[in-house]
Amino acid sequence: MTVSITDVARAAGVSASTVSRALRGRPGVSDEVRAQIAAVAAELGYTASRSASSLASGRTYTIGVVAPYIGRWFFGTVLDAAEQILSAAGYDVLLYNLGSPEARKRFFTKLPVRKRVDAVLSLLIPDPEETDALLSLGVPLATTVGGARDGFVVVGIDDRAGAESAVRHLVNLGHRRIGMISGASGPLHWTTPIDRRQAYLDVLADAGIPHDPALEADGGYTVEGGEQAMTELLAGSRPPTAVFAQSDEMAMGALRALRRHRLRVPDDVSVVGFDDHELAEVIGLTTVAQPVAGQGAEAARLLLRRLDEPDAELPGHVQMPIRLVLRETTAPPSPRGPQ
Amino acid sequence: MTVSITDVARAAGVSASTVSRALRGRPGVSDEVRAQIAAVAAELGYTASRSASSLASGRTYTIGVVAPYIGRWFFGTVLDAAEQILSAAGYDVLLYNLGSPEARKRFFTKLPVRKRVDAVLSLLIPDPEETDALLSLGVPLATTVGGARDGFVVVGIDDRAGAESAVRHLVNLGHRRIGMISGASGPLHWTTPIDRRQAYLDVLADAGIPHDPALEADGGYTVEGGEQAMTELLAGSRPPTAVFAQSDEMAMGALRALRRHRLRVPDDVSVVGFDDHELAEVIGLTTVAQPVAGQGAEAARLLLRRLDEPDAELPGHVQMPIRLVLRETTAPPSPRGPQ
DNA sequence: AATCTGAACGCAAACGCTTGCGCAACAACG
DNA sequence: CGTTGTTGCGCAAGCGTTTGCGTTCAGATT
Repeated sequence: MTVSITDVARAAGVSASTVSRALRGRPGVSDEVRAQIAAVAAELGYTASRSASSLASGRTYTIGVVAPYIGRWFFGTVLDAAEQILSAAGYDVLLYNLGSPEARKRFFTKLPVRKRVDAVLSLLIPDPEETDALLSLGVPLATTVGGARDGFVVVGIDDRAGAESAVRHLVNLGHRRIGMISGASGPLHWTTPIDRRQAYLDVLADAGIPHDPALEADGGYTVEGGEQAMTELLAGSRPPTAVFAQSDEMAMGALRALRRHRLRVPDDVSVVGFDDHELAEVIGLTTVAQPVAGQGAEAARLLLRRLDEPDAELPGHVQMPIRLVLRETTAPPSPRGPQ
Repeated sequence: MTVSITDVARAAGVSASTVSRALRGRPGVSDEVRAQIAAVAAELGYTASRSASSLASGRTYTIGVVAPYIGRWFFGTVLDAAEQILSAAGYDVLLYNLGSPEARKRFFTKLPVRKRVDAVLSLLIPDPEETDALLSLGVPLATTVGGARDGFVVVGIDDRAGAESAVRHLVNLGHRRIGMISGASGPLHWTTPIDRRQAYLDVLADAGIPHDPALEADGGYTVEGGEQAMTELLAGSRPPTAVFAQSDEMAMGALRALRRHRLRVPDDVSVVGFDDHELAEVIGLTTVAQPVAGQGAEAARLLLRRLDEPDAELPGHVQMPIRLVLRETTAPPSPRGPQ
């Protein structure tokens, strides 16, 4: 059988309570006894049962992370970084992958994290009901996606500023027919596509360029969607000479579509993305870099602080820096235009 | 406060044991009482405390997944698929990200999964000591990487056959100077690079092509490594006309190096990868496809079966199908050769 | 010398569930 | 009508910790 705390207590000639206090660094144990107990515990290979300890103490030392598709680069990277911080602090990570509607529904109705986690990091945008469910857990909450929400500490970026720098870059290069591939069909309450679009409109207006709805297409934040969207844009009567894709994945899809149409990048069409995907550099994609791993780490750190000192005043909203990374997919428009 | 099983019992006018049996579908409860209890539980929003239930029953309904870098596509995809299967079966997933040596050491010495999980899925190659640590947990183990190991159910692919098909494809196209970018510097006990290299040697021998050590380079299974390796190969006196990269990520690095050298793919140099990375299609990379998500799902399923019927005879080793996917990075050698 | 003080430790009661066992009540049997 | 099974349910003993409180005892204080 596995060794329990009473085994250690017996072997060390003390009571179980003393073992518990000694091993967790609680006061009320003399240094020599503490050392003795530590030695015995190590020799016996004792590890406290988490179930028992969290049942007794109410603390679980576990943090739940809910995410859509962890397979996608963005979420995987955030998760990766968050996990490192959390596990270094002695917390375990319970992962819930809510890609499918069924999984999502199951999670929010059964709420398996109830009484199982000390905090939750959400990488998805909960609708109002789901938000209530999370709040009902009564534990600290954090998110790295979407805008401010009550009860959550959210770490994110300035989507407006990021999109502005991307579009302005195209304008400065001399482009005037600038298309956008967005992700309008995402979940509600997700402000990112809206903010980025607004920045796009603002920059155009600022440059005195009239807005042409035919230059907007929905790419659904996927590679395939980006490819379709670009194809749509190219089918128009006056296709764009430059495109701002709201994510690198959509930008990659756009690049693929352009290649299929035998258009050269950036000679015929410029493309700028958003995210700085790990492969953006490989492809040479000009993009707006955001610290994805940094956001996961920061969110994790904020949760930990909140657990350590529950009533400390913490910022409810943290903005991480962004920057435009110039690579090889943007250039001044060709004098002849595309086609 | 949160509602406990006794609250439900009181509200339903029965004992706690009956509630427990009713809610978990155990026999010994009449249908009407069971329905009554279910209704009351639903109304009160009751969810059993996992800590308490696993303390009492010994079952945790939790499965540990250990992985290096979940940020990388391969691991993220396997994890994603495995999580879906497991959570659909009512299991939670505890994630351990063991990318850094410290995290890895911490995990295997403290072994935080002890008494916390019913099974472990390992996406990394444990060394002998680590293997012992895992075995000492006394729970079913599975892995999707590396070759057969005692005590593990391993689901994988036929690395030899996969690499053979890739190299043979290049030979059939007429190439005779075929390079390889491998990952020799990986962890010990990892047979994949060895198997794939052996296949490379076999096919060359079979085709009567002498082996030239100058055509092999180490890419460490990363994009950057692949780029460096390709650069090395191009620096040789007689560079290859085709390259087999042991992973798509290395192949992408190689493509980048080739672009930097102003060499065209596939006109000047052909490249074939391994994995069928999600972006391989976007890039048009010819590669050996393996069912990555499929392997994660299959491993999860096998673990579940083992938990359901502990002494059923299960296959210790499952081979998943592979296939060569022809895209746009391979072609017959140019009559003039590269440079 | 009598009293007071901490520090160090043990006792025992939770924490919320599971499960073996016992005990009714009732049906079916000879 | 007594006996033997079944079925449905409650009792109570755990599961392995944590923690408030009580006890002991050495040393400091009157």
